Amino acid sequence: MAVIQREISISFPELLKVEKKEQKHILPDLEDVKGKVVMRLAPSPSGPLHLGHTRMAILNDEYVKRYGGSLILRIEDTNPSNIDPEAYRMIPEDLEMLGVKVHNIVIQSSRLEIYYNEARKLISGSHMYVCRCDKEVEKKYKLEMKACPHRDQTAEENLDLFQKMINGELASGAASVMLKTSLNHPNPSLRDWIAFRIPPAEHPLVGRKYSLFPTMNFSVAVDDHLLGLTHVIRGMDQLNNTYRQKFIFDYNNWKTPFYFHYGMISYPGALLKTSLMKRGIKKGDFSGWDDVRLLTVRALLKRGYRNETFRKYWIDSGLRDVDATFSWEIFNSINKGFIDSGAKRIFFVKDPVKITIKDAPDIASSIPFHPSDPKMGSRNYLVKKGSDIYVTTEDWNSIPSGENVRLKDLCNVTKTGNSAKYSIDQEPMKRGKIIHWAPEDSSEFSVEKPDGTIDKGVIEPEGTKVAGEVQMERYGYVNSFPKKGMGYYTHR
RNA sequence: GCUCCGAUAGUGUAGUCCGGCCAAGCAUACCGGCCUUUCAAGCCGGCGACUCGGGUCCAAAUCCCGGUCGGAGCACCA
Repeated sequence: MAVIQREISISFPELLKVEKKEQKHILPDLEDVKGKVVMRLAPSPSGPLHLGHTRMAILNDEYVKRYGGSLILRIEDTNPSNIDPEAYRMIPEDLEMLGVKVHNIVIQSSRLEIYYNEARKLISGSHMYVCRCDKEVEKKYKLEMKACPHRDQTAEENLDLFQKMINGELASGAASVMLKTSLNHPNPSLRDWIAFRIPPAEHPLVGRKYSLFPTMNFSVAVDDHLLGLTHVIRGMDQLNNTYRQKFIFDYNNWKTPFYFHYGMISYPGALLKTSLMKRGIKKGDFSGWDDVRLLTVRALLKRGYRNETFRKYWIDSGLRDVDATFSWEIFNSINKGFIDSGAKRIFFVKDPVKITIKDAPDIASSIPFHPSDPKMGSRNYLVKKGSDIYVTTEDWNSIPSGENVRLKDLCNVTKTGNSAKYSIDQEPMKRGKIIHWAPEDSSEFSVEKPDGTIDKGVIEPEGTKVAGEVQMERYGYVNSFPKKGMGYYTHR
């Protein structure tokens, strides 16, 4: 059989081609699509977007692009204690850099009157009541499946108290608005949940004008309806919230959007808590939101990840309800696929050691910028007789004295003690070690790595003219900023 | 503890709804080879998986029950 195949491939190579079908991952169709879709991204403005957010952003964007319709960025800022005013600016920036097309931006703190009105309707319909119990007492009632004394207040009493809350006549914690569900619901977190409360902190956008804020479950339900959401895809962690929000849809006879909850992704060892990143920045552990040790979108892009990489990674991962682990291995490999063909090859000599090549003539060296793309040209050097070159300490120390080694695209040398001797034999070495080098007039260069360390060394002169994503040969891919004499390590 | 999800190779996934074409596809990693003056890319080949136990059925990764393991949530965060 093998013989026959070989014969076929010689005479009819195209016959064998058919067998291999490249399988590309495609997101499953959304259920219940009638015409265009309306979907949303709903981050809270506690900081810029990070790796964990990119999934929801890209998945929603993909579906809106597939079916047509609109993608709403809804900034969920109903908890004044957890807001970074800068986030209102950073989040749209991040989305744009990711290639996510947002059609409409909605800020919840500008819609408080809308929530109040919807609340009045539900209070009038006896679906909500103002509770003045202490937090702990209230909790106890629920665990015991009992009604608190305020649950039976009349709608008029509740409306009156609600207005007092709006007017700022009640202090934080003095009262809250509860949505009636079912006191004996088996899932305790679905029993009468909080719809409004008076937070202790002042809201950075609306300031003193408002002191009563809905909880996310209330504002999300109202907005999902009012904004005409057709499909909501979000993490499994939101499942209980979906059940909670369902009560509001039911009381109002609203049609619910189509929900899908995807499995949770775990990011082993990753710092993805915005609050912790923020604390680190404040303390000075990180230089800012784009510190390369952080996994924010801006830091990752600065390191040299392409926005296409995020997209392909999340599409490949699919939309499933299973939990999964984020794989840097795959993520980096995808990114390499995007950057390699355009990345010029550059010699970066880390921890350089200067050596003289004894007995060498003037040597002209021409090195292609890309081994498989001659159109990218080459860099040319003349290493004059008697001048020095740099190689990495690691390479140099790994070569035993007396050993021949190839300086890539320059010449063969023999290590003799602490110096190198121009080899008699300059034929291409098939088996030997090939190392990279940099000429004497190279510049200092350093590479910042995501683990916080910095590799210092020298970069070949032509390397100082190439900005952006390059491949430092035998080192790794680097997003280079030669004017600053440094770059950020992307990955191997 | 309670409520709710889930379980395919080292990793990420396809297939599971509507049982047979799945002695399980793809990617990545790894191993071997080709190419190559990079330990890159590319090409070829290889390794490697249906959580366990029972049931239904001519037939189960796919349906049912149970165990185990893992995950999410648990009430004024979103």
